Amino acid sequence: MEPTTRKPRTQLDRSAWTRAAIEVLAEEGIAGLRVEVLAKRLKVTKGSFYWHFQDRRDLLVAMLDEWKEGRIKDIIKQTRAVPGRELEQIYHVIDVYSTSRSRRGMLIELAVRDWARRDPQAAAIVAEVDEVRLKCARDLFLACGLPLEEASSRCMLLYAYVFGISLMIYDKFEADIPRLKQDIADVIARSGNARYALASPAA
Amino acid sequence: MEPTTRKPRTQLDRSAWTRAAIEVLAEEGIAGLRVEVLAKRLKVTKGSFYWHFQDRRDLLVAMLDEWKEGRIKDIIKQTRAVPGRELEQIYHVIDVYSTSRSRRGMLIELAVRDWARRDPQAAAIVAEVDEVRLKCARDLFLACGLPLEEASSRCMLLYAYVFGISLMIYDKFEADIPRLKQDIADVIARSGNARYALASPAA
DNA sequence: TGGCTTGCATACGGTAGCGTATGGACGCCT
DNA sequence: AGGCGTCCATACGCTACCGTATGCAAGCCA
Repeated sequence: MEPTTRKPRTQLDRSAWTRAAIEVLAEEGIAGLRVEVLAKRLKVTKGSFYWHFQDRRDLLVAMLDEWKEGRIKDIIKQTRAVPGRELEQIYHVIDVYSTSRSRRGMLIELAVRDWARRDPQAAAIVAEVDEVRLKCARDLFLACGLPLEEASSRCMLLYAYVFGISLMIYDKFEADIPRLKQDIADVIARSGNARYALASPAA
Repeated sequence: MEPTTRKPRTQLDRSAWTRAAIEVLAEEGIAGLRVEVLAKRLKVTKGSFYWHFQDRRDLLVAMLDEWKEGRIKDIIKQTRAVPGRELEQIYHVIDVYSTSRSRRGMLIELAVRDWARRDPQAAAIVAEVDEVRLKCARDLFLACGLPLEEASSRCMLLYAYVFGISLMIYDKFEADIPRLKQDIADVIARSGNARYALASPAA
């Protein structure tokens, strides 16, 4: 029968390496990603690695490409709203990113961003992803009736919040985290058309 | 005259090492902090290092202690408001942390938080700092007249935002960043007493 | 069935880094 | 002057990696 399915004893391709590498990235950070360790995790030796990849850098670039593609697909998916229900979609996006359900994805996200702080190539990828993300989210706010500038502010706040919250350790501060997150989601998502109750001192 | 000021030729104490180490931490991350490299930067050899410190871990703990102390002092200072002008102080806090003026401090902050994701001891320090920070900021919101729960949400959003924004790369998205940041500060700081113009779908 | 390609193993040289051992310069004290 | 403590240099063994070279098995192919 299918010869391709019967001999996957040691079937490793670039994609398998790349996916495993992203897994390690989430756990150890980019500095902890070593090819010999990665090989051990895949139960092969680095002889295999250097057959599939030029060098370590080659793997890193492949990881960035894979991450970028996956993220952009996910953004498109998460921000596609039923017309008229864009506000719901905004709440959905906040929820998806800020809850611990997608802890793994967030760990990758944080590791990539940490990586990007010291690697221009990674930074370029993050910049691309951020641009797509912000634009997609802004479109949702625009569809809710917000003016362009306010929509820009809101989507920026949205993403800064979801990334930032995942950096904090707040167990000891507040018991009712779901309530707190719901409140914050309301602050971010609700229309800013209601003028400020307290004026900004800078105004 | 003072004999202590005339022979600082090679005067290195733990504090000097620790401060230099935090500098490297900001640049390279915790994984890039190597004692031999650090020694080279201080123009000595690691013989000196191992005189002042038991081992690398000893330095790391000292760094955490120093960072924690500095942060807590800074928090107290930044959140101490003239009575009646607490809202102003909130804007000040947002401004101090979210602008590029304190880029160095933020790089350290991010490096420590990245570190904390894989080191329980670092995580414990971050938890302590976060708790103090959140409580101090909450007090400002409380003084502005917000109820406890809303004050909690707001201060959490505030810090999540300032950390999150420093992770993003948004040059290509928006030209007028100051305007955007001002808008966001308004969203975070303004009172939530005005009820939502758009209702939450979860309500 | 012998040769070719694929995919990995093994072995090797080289560097970077940790921690230790030991020596030595320099100031201070008596 | 001699002894002692402080602070650092030097030298060493060890491990973890990176990247390369080469060996080797197993499938495909004529």
